Amino acid sequence: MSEKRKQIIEAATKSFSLFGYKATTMDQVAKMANVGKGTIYTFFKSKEELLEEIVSSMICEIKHEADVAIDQRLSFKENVQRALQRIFTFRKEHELTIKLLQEVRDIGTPAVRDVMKRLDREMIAYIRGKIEEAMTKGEIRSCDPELTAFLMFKMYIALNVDWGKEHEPLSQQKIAELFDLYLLKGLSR
Amino acid sequence: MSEKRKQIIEAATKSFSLFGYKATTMDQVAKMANVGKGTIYTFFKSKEELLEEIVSSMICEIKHEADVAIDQRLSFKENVQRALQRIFTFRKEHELTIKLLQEVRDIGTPAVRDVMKRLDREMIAYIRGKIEEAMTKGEIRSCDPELTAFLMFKMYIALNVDWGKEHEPLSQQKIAELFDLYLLKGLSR
DNA sequence: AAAATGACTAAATGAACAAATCGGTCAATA
DNA sequence: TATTGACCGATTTGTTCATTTAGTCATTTT
Repeated sequence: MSEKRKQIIEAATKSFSLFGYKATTMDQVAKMANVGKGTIYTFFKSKEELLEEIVSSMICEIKHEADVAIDQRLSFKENVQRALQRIFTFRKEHELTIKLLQEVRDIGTPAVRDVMKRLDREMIAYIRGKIEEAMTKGEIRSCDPELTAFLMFKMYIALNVDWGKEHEPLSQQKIAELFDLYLLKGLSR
Repeated sequence: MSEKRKQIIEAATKSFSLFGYKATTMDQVAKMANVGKGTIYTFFKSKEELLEEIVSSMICEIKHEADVAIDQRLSFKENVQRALQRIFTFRKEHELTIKLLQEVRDIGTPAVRDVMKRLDREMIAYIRGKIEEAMTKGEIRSCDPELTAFLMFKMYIALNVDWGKEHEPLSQQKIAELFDLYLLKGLSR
């Protein structure tokens, strides 16, 4: 990949993380990347596409981290938990996701809202894949994989994000226990 | 209770339902209630308190409807489902809740946001009560009642509201099945 | 010739100001 | 005593206009 392209992505990522999408100007990105503004438009057709590409590679990164956390020798239950934990740890610790989620909450920038929705959808699709695998292997009883993945994801948001808004946040240990107690018990054979 | 007070509450409820909280003026309420504006302030110290009182009685109404749906001869599982179903049917069908939830989404009026948060908290508290009852009776295994009620509520929102945003909405029948399969299995003895 | 650039444009944003509206009060009224 | 609506300060809304910004393209650099 072109060196300039890399510089642009790096600069934009830094600026989006620091100031958010709306507050980042293309002039700013050009200056940080040490390129002319026109150059950006030879690689990306708009500011929005620049964001989309950055989030796309972030999605790949998250999936990769989740994949690494999975150990084929462990059970489906163990692995789905490990994957979800990685996904949500990423969300909570990466500057870019933190800033973008904040921007959706506070300003509701449509481009950012859309891209974060896609992130959620892709995470659910990822989990669905793991569920389908486990179903094929007969590790779990038959179920609607999309619906199950959706519920797992929503439950993780509830435990990781929503609960903490009005109570003492839960430890990862506790979240794992609860997830197992409430959701996975229903799937076991 | 004073006749005028009733008229005011009735008028405000109608106007909030029709136009939302923000778009309702106190002059409007006074006119609809056939009272002078000053009269409103002999019963309610502010517009916000008027909303709060209306929502408070709505909360009572919802709890009552849920109570009516409960049948002591049935199991905890049956009853908690019936109660939750009533709570969410109310949310989906009552003009006032529809309008206020819409207003929070679209405008984010702080007073409305606060009052709807309280509604959620009170519904969770209600469910917690039922869980504590069932635990005392030994109908379900021991668990953190607040956390369990919170998860039940979040799961019902996920199934009733969130799923429908990107998929074909689920029937009440299907929701009941899923709730049983995923959440209640973990609580049974 | 191909790649890179930054001055340029049209559209969007927001600062600043005026006008209208609204929540809440209280002296007058019934 | 209970009720009222004219009134007030604060907030919101509408408007104008200068600035900023995303995106283009003629020119320059390599």
